[in-house]
Amino acid sequence: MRYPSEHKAEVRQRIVKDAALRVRGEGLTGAAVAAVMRDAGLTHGGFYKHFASKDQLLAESVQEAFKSFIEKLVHVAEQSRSGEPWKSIVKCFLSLEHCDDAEHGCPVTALGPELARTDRRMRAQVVADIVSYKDRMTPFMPGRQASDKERAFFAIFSTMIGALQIARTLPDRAVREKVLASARDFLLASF
Amino acid sequence: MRYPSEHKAEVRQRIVKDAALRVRGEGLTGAAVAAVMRDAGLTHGGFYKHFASKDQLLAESVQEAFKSFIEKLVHVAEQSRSGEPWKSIVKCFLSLEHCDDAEHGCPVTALGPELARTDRRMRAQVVADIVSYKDRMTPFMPGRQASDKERAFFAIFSTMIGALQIARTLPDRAVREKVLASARDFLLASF
DNA sequence: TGTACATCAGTGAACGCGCGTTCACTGATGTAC
DNA sequence: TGTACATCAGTGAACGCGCGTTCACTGATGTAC
Repeated sequence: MRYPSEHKAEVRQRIVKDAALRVRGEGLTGAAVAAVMRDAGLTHGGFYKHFASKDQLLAESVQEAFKSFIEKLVHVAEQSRSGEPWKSIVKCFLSLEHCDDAEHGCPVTALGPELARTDRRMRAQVVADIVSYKDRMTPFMPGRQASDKERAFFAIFSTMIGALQIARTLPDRAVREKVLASARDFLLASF
Repeated sequence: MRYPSEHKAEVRQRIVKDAALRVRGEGLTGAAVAAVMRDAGLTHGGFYKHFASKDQLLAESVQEAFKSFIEKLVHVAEQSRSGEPWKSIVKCFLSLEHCDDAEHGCPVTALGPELARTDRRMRAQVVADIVSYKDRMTPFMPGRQASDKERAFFAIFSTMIGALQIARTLPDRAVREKVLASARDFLLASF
């Protein structure tokens, strides 16, 4: 069957977005070709009409995860009216909603050590994604000089990523909230 | 061939320790039965003379990773002469050596999100391991009351875990050290 | 205007590979007689 | 003391399964004549 000219690009984009969810929800091995294609309403055979390899999909889906989550945080920061946008970022990042919705959340939190173990090719891209994460967030960070803001970025995001990972491992809402609150109170009181 | 009576227990222990290294170095999927048995100088066929399943080995190896790393940090804290053992823990945790040696390092840092995705059985044990981690570290944390120390534990370890994961993803020594130093300076100045 | 052919996104069977798991077998040593 | 048998950690071939990848095929539409 012949499809309209933008059809292929749209399907490809849908596959990447589905994979970006799966990768965060279930880890890098969770985005199996057959599963992702099923998500997109297709069969696995057609996969190689869109991608040269599974690795290519993996790379693009991680990139997509960074892109969409960065945009979400930028939006949160820009909507902030307090004059301290970093506080809005902290509250959003350390919310129970983010804790319970890894699929749409921060890819570093969802994949952390798995990203560190990827091969050289993939890592180069991940490093670029992290740099872009940092560059987009730094303007919203507390501090006077750019170097202060950069240090604040690393300190604040390290704390948030670690806290969210611990919270996600723990079983019930109350304990999760305690961990998130510890990190939140700590950060909001520290700058 | 017949072996001395302690032989089997010793071999079993060696397998668990090898797996505890592999799991932290390569992730939960990295401790493949054949690979771990090869590490222990055996062939894969004998595995089930020691373990009921791969999952059992996985659970025991994660537990072993927690146990040995907790002991290492307790040792560091007890050797500390500053009267502020938490500072020794922070410096040790955020060192380049720990960054470059995930195999012998903190299992939460090495496995973070993978632990959060394990099934109920495994998670129950991981939660117990994390609680034991917290209970063993809390006495060394800054703060007057027990509740202060517990909050400090969550704040400090969240920051360290996140920072180390980010550092491990980045390519060269200088950038890694920058991230580690940001977190170290931040923590040491915050309590 | 109608017909034959080319195009190409998508299908589904098939293949190879790695991995967890099983199983018949080995062979050194302990035990029963 | 010597012989036959039981024990059991370890071996290595084999099996099933999931997964990435390949490939011959489909069939609707665009294009050439």
